[in-house]
Amino acid sequence: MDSKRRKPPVSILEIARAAGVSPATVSRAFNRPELLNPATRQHVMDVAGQHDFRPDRLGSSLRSGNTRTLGLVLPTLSNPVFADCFEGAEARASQSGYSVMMTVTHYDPALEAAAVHRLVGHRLEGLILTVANPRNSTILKALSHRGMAYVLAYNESAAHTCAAVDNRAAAQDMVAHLAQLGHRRIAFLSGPLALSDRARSRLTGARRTARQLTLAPITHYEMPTHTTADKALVADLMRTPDRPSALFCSNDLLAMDVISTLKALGHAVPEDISVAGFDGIRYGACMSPSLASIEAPGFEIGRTACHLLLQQIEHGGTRSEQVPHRLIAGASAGTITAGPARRLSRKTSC
Amino acid sequence: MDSKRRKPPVSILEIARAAGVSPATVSRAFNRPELLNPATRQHVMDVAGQHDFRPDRLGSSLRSGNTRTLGLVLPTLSNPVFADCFEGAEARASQSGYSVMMTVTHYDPALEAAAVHRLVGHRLEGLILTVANPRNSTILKALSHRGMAYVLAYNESAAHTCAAVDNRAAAQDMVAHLAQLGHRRIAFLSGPLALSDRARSRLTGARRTARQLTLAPITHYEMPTHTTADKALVADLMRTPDRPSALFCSNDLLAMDVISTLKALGHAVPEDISVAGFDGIRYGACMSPSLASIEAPGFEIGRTACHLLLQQIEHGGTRSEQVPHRLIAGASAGTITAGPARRLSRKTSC
DNA sequence: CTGAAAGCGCTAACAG
DNA sequence: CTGTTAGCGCTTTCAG
Repeated sequence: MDSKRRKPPVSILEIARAAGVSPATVSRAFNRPELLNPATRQHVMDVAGQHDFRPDRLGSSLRSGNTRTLGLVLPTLSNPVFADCFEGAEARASQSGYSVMMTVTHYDPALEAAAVHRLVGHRLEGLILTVANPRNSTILKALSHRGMAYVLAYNESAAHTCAAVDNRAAAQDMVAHLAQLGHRRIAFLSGPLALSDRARSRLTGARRTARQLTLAPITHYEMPTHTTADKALVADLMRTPDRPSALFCSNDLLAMDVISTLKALGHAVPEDISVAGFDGIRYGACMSPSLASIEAPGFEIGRTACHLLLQQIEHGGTRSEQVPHRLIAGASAGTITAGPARRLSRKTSC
Repeated sequence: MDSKRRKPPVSILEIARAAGVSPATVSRAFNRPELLNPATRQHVMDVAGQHDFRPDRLGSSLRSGNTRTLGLVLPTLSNPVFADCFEGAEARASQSGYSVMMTVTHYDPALEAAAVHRLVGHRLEGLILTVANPRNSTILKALSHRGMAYVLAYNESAAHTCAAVDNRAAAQDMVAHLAQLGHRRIAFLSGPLALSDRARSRLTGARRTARQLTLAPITHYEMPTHTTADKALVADLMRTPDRPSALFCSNDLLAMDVISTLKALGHAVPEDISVAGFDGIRYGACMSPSLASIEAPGFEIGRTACHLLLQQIEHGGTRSEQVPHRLIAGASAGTITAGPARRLSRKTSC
């Protein structure tokens, strides 16, 4: 039911002819209206309107050198935290007239590289990315070698511009919280550390805090994937003699799956064991028990990353910015002594 | 810490010069390698590799007319169903070498129009969109007038190419399920119908089924927004003399908020009243009670929409495709007589 | 199989 | 304030 097949696109020359002016004048009517006699400008715009003409960014980009397009490279949108990140970035981008091209990498460094190359081919003006590991990243090296502006989101690195929460401090807050609930044996669960510097930082922060508070050293359990629990590993963990009384998971999706796995194994949360996550996704509030977590505000991180990127593009600064996190004391982390924790507040009720 | 500022981008001419061939040959090495003497091709590719050269899509697009870019216009990524839709579409797009530009509209027709105009300026080859209302949509009219390929995702319309579930049939399945549980008074809750043809179709299907099964006529409660419950409205509803025993919500996010609101008002779900959603988001399984819903597979819808779009671009067909839905019998919809429903299966355990 | 030449749609210099 | 000219980087006839 396509009424017209391949409409002949109207170009700036036809508008110029129809309006009886030069193509440059038409261009100026759209891009530097202040340079034109108001009457001329109005006339050109009228003619353009009649022809439903809007300047083609392709020609414009090629000639002027700016595509008004940003790239966004994220691990996955299945994790709400990254979906929020997109929304934040896009909100800021569109505010400055930029469009955004997005792609996901599923935490795969090979896909990361391919994705970046594909996007860069479109001559983006800048890139926001969350990479597996910013240290020695060949992608980032290639980008800065090409002089391409970029900002990391979620990743923390002194060597690059980034917008992120302080993962170590956040993990510290969670461990301190667990300690306050009476926990002295805490385990840290995550996906492959090599594929997530966030998980690594959180583990570091957690371990340091455990030392400072003279808790038992934190053991680390590495799952094969970032967001699903390995049932055998969890079962093993629960069988160890001095088993932990609290499991700190490197993200909420993993925490949710860990809780589900524990239940399937016949353990009650938080009565038998406490579980905490990281990210503060809104669905955590709807679970029962509600999920204890650290809120790492995705929208804010995306917005900030985009803001820093645009600043860098327009004014050339390369300042990083830290986004504040917040402890969410959910019911999945209970006191070590008694059963379910006292009712604890969450932002979203559910 | 930017090592190089504005790197002079290497162009096809420099590669041609360096390789001692014409620019046309370099172009062919990348785009029609089969036309070249293997030795020539290899030599060109070697030189290109040394210079880290990749053809600029901008020049290429302008000359050849194809940008290898698709647009995706969705209401919001906060709803996981749309996040999945992106993933499905992008997976299919990248498989054919296409990049995707995405933007969200927050269910606002004005933003929809602006978003489409901005994207179209980039000369996308096609567009996947979920609009408020495909009937009399000026945007869709403009697109087809321009001869721009597009496919609707989630929207159902005989007048346009679309990839969607059969919303009426799906609503029918849910109402039949509720009837089977003993419910005879069902209410339908949604956001503004004018801003969602899906909600409208679901209501239509629900009403028709209620008639067919000789249930009480379905009353409709319209909330001010799509995904949050209006507390006063819910309270009113619960005070009506012949109040419904089941609430069918037009999407899962709304259902979750309705359940939360009911709990806040002191009503137990499903003991006092049953609640069902629509979309089948994975978090529904993690709630307690687990959320009864209709699975409308976002990834599949996105993938299908993109597939149809690429077909249309490459071969010119305009076939629509229906994506199968599936009833999820969650615990939030219980039998009318007894308390909590018997244990019901869900795909994802949580 | 390869090269020369033209031009996609637009805008930046430079004149006037 | 407006027009003329040139050319962004690439691909595509058309010749050889």
